[in-house]
Amino acid sequence: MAGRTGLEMLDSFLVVAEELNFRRSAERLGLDQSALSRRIQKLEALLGFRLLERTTREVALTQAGRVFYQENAHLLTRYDASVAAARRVAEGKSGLVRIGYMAFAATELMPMAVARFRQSHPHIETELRYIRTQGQKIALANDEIDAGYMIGPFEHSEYHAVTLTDEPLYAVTPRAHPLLHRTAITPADIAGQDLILGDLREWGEYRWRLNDMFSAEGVALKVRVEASNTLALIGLVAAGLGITIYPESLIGALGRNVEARPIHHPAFRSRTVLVWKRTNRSPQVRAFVDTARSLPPR
Amino acid sequence: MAGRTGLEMLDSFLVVAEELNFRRSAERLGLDQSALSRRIQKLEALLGFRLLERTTREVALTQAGRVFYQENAHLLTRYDASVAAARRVAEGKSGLVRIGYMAFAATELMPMAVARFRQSHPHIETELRYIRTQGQKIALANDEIDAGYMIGPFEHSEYHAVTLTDEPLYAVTPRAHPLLHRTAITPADIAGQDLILGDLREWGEYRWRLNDMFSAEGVALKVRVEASNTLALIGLVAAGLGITIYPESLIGALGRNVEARPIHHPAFRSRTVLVWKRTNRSPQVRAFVDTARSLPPR
DNA sequence: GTTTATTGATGCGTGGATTGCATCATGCGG
DNA sequence: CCGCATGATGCAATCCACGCATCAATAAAC
Repeated sequence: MAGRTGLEMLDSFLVVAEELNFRRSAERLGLDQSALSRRIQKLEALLGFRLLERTTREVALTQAGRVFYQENAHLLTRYDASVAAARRVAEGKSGLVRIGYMAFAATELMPMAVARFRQSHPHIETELRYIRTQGQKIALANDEIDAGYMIGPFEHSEYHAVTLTDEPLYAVTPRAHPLLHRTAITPADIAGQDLILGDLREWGEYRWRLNDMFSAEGVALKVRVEASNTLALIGLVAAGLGITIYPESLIGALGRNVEARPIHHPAFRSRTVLVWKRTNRSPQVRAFVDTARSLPPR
Repeated sequence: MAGRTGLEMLDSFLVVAEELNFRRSAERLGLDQSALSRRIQKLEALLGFRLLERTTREVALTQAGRVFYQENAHLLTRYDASVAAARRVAEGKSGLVRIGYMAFAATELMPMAVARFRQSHPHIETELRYIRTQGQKIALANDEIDAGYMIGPFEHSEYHAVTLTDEPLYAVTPRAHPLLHRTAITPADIAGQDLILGDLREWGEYRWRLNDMFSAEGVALKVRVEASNTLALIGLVAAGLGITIYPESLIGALGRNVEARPIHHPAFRSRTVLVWKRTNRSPQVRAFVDTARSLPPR
């Protein structure tokens, strides 16, 4: 066991305490009898009390030696076990991946990746934390999560980022809404509509992105209601108070009280990127990222 | 803490894992930053995987490093505790004294010594084992007991032995026995009496001694009954089946159904000696022996 | 943008520590 | 009384861990 270097003195004593014979112990330890003799002497000098009574014919433990042996007999075993555990982690055979995700990844992207990952890497634990895009950046910086699903694009020299989806936005309306009659919805069509959006606290990044897109098209948003809860928001739409805008991957999860139509415009899309620190070279994270990016696009 | 020499590498890593800064850690460890840097490098090389991610501005634990730290964080604490425990034993401030005793020491000698010893050395445990004289010699040789009360005399170059008592033997009779009328009992008076003695297995050494004493006086013993139990033996005496012979210290514990008279003869005495190995230099044993021999003679 | 300070890593020379070999003193078994 | 085993020790060679000085990289200060 090469890994226990630094613990030779203790190891030596434990061996001698078992063998009660310096020569045999020295052989077992792979060194000269004299060296072993001096190691024990040094250990005793260091401790300040004798561990062994030696005569030329016999070696016996002192009472203190007995206590010292009993207390530390399993220390090396425990240490070796800790080395083995750490090595498994280092080799990616076990460990923990902490994943942050925001709402748009919650329905398909993250669950599918996690499901497949847990199947292909059953020894690696996954920890999921719902955090919005901005929070994930902080969490990543603080090493509170290992990887995060966030709204893209994201570029930073200290981070890796892969784009997992680039999906169209949909207008979500009550059933039988006038917009549904159009063959194609454009950003301009939204201009006249009452909007129901999440508030800034809840939507954060997404809300800013929407503002940017529409103002780039010269469209002013008419926000009728703000909600801080997704279910409530959908309920408000279904009740006819207005329409909202969601990316494609959420549409399937909306229920039957609302309808949805894609907005045809190259800029009106939402990217989801998976981000992790460049310095985080752990094979667990690498494996998770590989799994996540290899999922078939919808 | 000087006692943890030999564990510097582990200690160093634990400190760095807490400080996440080599210079501060080096200062805390009392060595140069470069030395610390190399220690960690060596530890990593030894383990075969990295424990820390370093940039010139920042140090972070790898996942394996986190595991390694958690597993070993308390290792040094435990080790230090074991050193302290062993040191207490080495200094005689705690520990265990295992004491063997035979019947003649069971009534006064051993209990008084143990009582006083436990009072004066409350941190030292005492373990009592009833073993007859011959068995104690074996137990001492095998380090199964630390000291033994046995029938003396005892002389051996590898052992210390102190004589604690040299007491007269008593003839123990039923109440109103003819012997009680004599002013002084001699060995010859026993000759005509029916005797009740312990069997060889139970009395062992004592039985041989009695045989020796009487045959030296030319007296043949007339053993009427053998018993293997002290209470039964006294019962048999009380019932009038014969008399027995006990040393003085047992007389007080005999009860009211029997009487006792000393045998007046210089050879008819019983010594009790306390014996321990010369190689056993533990301060606990030394302290117990000192207590035992300093008790006031009865 | 330039400077300054701080980070961890590294080249190097020194001194103490550790090693193996040979040998010693001691005690057991024949 | 003589081997044979034990653990301890003298000694020389070697190793290796240390501190000093310095480097490259980078963050902070101006």
